[in-house]
Amino acid sequence: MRRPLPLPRGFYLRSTTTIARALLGKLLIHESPQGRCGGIVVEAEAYLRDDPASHAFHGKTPRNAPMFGPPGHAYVYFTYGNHFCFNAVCRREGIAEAVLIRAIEPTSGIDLMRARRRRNELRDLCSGPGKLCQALRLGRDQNELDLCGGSVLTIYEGETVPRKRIVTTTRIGLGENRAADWPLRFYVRHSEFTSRK
DNA sequence: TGAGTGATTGACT
DNA sequence: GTCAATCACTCAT
Repeated sequence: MRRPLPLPRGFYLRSTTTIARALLGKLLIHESPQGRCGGIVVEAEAYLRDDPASHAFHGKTPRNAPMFGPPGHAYVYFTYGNHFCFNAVCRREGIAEAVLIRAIEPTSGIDLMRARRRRNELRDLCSGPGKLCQALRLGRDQNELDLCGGSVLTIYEGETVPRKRIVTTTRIGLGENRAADWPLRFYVRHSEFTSRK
């Protein structure tokens, strides 16, 4: 089988909700020092300009600066004092939008991810934004990496999930007054590997 | 300068 | 169901 190509920069220049849906079925791979690991994106959320739930809503800070940077790069942030979350930056430089990858179906480096997670069940490896960062070992060092083939962290072309197999819901973990009712979460229907049933 | 909150998870009751 | 982990940021002193 031909090795898939990285998604081109232009993939990340469309509307961020379109990108969030289009990322389902694509392949996220980290060529870490310990080995290659990753899998198929099965759950994602869009974060937009003028979105009260976005880190960028209150303006640029050192932490959220990657969101304002060029498209097709990683934004990895630290949250709740002990977890990282991975985003793909969208839109042209200066427009702070991104897609949070919430879950992937593990396909590569499964034993490595089992060791990092200290879990054996495939469904427990990457079924949440913090979990997949632990499994792939994504952290500060991977922040701002180029996802289009220029670094160890890459999103490759893969399946295009038909719209009928994509479920749209509200985003997870947002408090009140935080655009909690915006339908910007997307996941693959019937996937075993999403963060919630 | 300090209290409050958060795009979370896992251990525990 | 509850709660601790304990960082980056916002907002109110």
